Amino acid sequence: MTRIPAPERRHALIEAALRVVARDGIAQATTRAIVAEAGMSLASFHYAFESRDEMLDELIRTVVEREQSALNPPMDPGVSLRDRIAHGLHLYFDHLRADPDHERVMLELTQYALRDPERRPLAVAQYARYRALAAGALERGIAGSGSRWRVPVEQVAQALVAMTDGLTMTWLVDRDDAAAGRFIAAAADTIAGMAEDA
Amino acid sequence: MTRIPAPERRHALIEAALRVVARDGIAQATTRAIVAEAGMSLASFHYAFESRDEMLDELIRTVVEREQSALNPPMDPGVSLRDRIAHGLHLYFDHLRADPDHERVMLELTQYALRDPERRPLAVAQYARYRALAAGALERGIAGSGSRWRVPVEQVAQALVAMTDGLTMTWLVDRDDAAAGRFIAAAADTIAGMAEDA
DNA sequence: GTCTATACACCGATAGAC
DNA sequence: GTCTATCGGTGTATAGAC
Repeated sequence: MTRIPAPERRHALIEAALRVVARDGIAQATTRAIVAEAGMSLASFHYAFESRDEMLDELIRTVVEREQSALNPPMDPGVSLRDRIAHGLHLYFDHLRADPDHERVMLELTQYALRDPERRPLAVAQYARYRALAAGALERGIAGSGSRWRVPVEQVAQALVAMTDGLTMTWLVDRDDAAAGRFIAAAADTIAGMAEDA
Repeated sequence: MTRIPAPERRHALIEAALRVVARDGIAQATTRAIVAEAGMSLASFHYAFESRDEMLDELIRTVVEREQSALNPPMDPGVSLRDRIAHGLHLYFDHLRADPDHERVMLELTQYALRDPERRPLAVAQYARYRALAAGALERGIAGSGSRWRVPVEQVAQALVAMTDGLTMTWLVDRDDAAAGRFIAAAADTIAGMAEDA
């Protein structure tokens, strides 16, 4: 049909693949399903990508780069650090509830990358990105609060990522909003406890 | 060859499937791979099981039933509740480090069950089992400590499961023992904070 | 560059001999 | 009951016309 440059085709296929993975899971994200979603022929896929594996690697890199912090704490000086953190976690939880598939997909991609030693670096990069986003939120949250972190913010971020992971997994299974709320309160206490008066 | 009763065959196939899943992931746990692992013919599979799906459901039920609590807190009266919890979490962490594949498989089975609405109850049952094991450990841990839970132990257990999930996920990705140790300390503080003097 | 058509491997499941 | 052989379907990837 129309002549489309390879980079655009790659992009369109990645977007289509992302929709298929979100809807049906990685296992169902076959080359056929993806080109059908993108409205292309099967041969176009292998013109744009060497293989399905190469496309999946690029898909993971894309979603990891695109990942935005969903926990943006308020910076109102009248709000305590603990409440800022709790608020940030509630924002993340709202995002999780609004789009559970997104986090389910991120978890599935992590696990997919984790299984193959050659792909492990993709999962590691994904979590490095999470830590960086969490560290940014924590630094914004503590600014002007009259406190400072007792340990490097990267370590606090590491704990925060583990907390959000636990929150995500358990809520995705049980869909227990009350339990999630209790866990957020406890997690906020714990994270805030890693700071001291400046 | 030899005549083997159906229940035994089912059991042997489940064990073989478990090995294949641990080694290669669910996607690679094909009927052919499983019977090869079990040293049977392909037809034997469908004599023992209606379908691959039925076998996977039974496999999940089996591993969930088999799941044992890896966090057994010490009951020495000289140890504080907080330290009992920390010790229990360290025991779990030792188990995780000794056999990472086991927890990776449990995570993969959870996610597999989570994707299909018909299989969701299997994931829910899995986490109910985790909660029950955690609640048992928490009740043993608090006995004779001079404290009592401020909220129902089931709620404490729910938070503990989320904490161990976060610990598991982040450690499986980063393999950062120091970060895990810090997280265990913080988690123990948080959980112990859910108790009060009796 | 883009398509249709197809090669080839492997999947779950079953038929039918023994 | 247990096997070998095979069916029908789907997967990734490619050949070759246009």
